Amino acid sequence: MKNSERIIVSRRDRPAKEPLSRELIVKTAYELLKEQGMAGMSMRKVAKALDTGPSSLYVYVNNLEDLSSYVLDYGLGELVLPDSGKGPWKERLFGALTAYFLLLIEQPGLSEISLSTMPRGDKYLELIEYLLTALHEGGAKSTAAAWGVDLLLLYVTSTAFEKHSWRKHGTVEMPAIKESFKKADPVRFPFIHSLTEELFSGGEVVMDRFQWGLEVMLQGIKLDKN
Amino acid sequence: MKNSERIIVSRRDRPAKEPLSRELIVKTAYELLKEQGMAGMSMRKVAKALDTGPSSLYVYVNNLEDLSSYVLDYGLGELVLPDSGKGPWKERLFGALTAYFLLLIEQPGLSEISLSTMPRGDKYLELIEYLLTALHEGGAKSTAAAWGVDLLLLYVTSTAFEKHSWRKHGTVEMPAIKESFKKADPVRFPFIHSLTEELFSGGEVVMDRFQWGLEVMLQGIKLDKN
DNA sequence: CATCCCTAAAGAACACTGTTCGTTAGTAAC
DNA sequence: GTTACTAACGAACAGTGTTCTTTAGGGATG
Repeated sequence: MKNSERIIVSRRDRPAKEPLSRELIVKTAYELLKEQGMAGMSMRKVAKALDTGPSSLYVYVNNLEDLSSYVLDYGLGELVLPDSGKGPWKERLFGALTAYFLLLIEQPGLSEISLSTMPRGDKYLELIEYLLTALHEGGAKSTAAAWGVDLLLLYVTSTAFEKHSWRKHGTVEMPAIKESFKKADPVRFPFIHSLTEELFSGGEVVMDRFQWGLEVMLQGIKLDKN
Repeated sequence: MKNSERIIVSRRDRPAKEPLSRELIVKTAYELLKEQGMAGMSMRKVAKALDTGPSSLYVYVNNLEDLSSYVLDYGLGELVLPDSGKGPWKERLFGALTAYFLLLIEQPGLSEISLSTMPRGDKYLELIEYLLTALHEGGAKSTAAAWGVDLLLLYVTSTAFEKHSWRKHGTVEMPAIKESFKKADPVRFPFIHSLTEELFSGGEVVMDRFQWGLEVMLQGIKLDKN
């Protein structure tokens, strides 16, 4: 019998410690994720935070990946989408994607999870529905809208992850890489040599470049004839 | 003093075992990566494959991430770009990106690395220069070309990673997720309900959907006026 | 009320992981 | 022949996810 199909209720509801539950575990995990990033959200650390052993968690959660996916759902709860039905469709589309992006940036652990796990919660469905609606209003139909939403979400997710990953192992290397681009042989790599500045620009004003990407994809999606 | 700035030559070049070197370590690691994926490329397993202890590797490599980045460079060596200067620019652009995509799909461990590490080798510079050239021929200029290349590469990398990540924890869940989409409340989620098929289509004929994405981005980039 | 059973919780162990530290031993230069 | 250097090694540290076994609390039964 699978965990997910059974309602588990702790019978011990008075003994000093708050009884375990998936809700409580997920909440605790998310707290740790916010404070210490992905490294802080290990089974053992979550268990310790709940003053118990790691094996106890496996009653409510199948494994770490399973827990991660619940945490992602939980984190998505903090996502607030612009009022649907109000304002131009494009503003709503951008607003939703930007809100999602900012959430992933704020809690960088989430970007890590979202890349390897598909959220299974209602909130994610809401987001997709919201985007589909906006795209539909914008004139995209069937396949273009569906694939377009996937494309846009992949863009948001991976951009957030990339940003996080660069931040992680130091802003130290960034200038070094840029330097190596600048020093690239102008004969073999003329474009790289002259476009180094552009390749690395937009790092300060993150949103500019992010929105440029959205704009690019949107135009492409809208032009699609499917 | 840093490892990377010093040429290390093993003095012991006759004793039964082939002397260690960064080259040899990277080659062995890549072999393991091909056979067993990312899980097979741990410091300890690479060391064991070389019949030595893990600490020995740290003479030639600063840490696992460092090794990973070398492995990525090494793997990129197998990338063959279409003859430059021949054929229409768009075909060359698509050819290069598709070749890169297929390489990442073939050796899925590489996609994992490429998302969190920026390759520092010449081969990567070649790829970027190649793409910049093609885009330039296609009419994109300065910022659009530079940012466009980044966008296209991010797309290739993250798509490959996503595909790999879905394959990893089973094709088991995929139909289940699709089912949950189909069963979504038609009142709250009308678009999801009617577009489920489209959202999950293109999974069999991977290349169709992949190329659709390229096309979308390309149109958007070309339309950009910068 | 006392017994039985189910199962959440806990403990301990397994098989790993990356990385660091102190030591050894082989080679090249003096 | 001695000294200096350093690649290679062994062992240990501090962690990881997961599983298996045991314990003990509470609901249902007799």
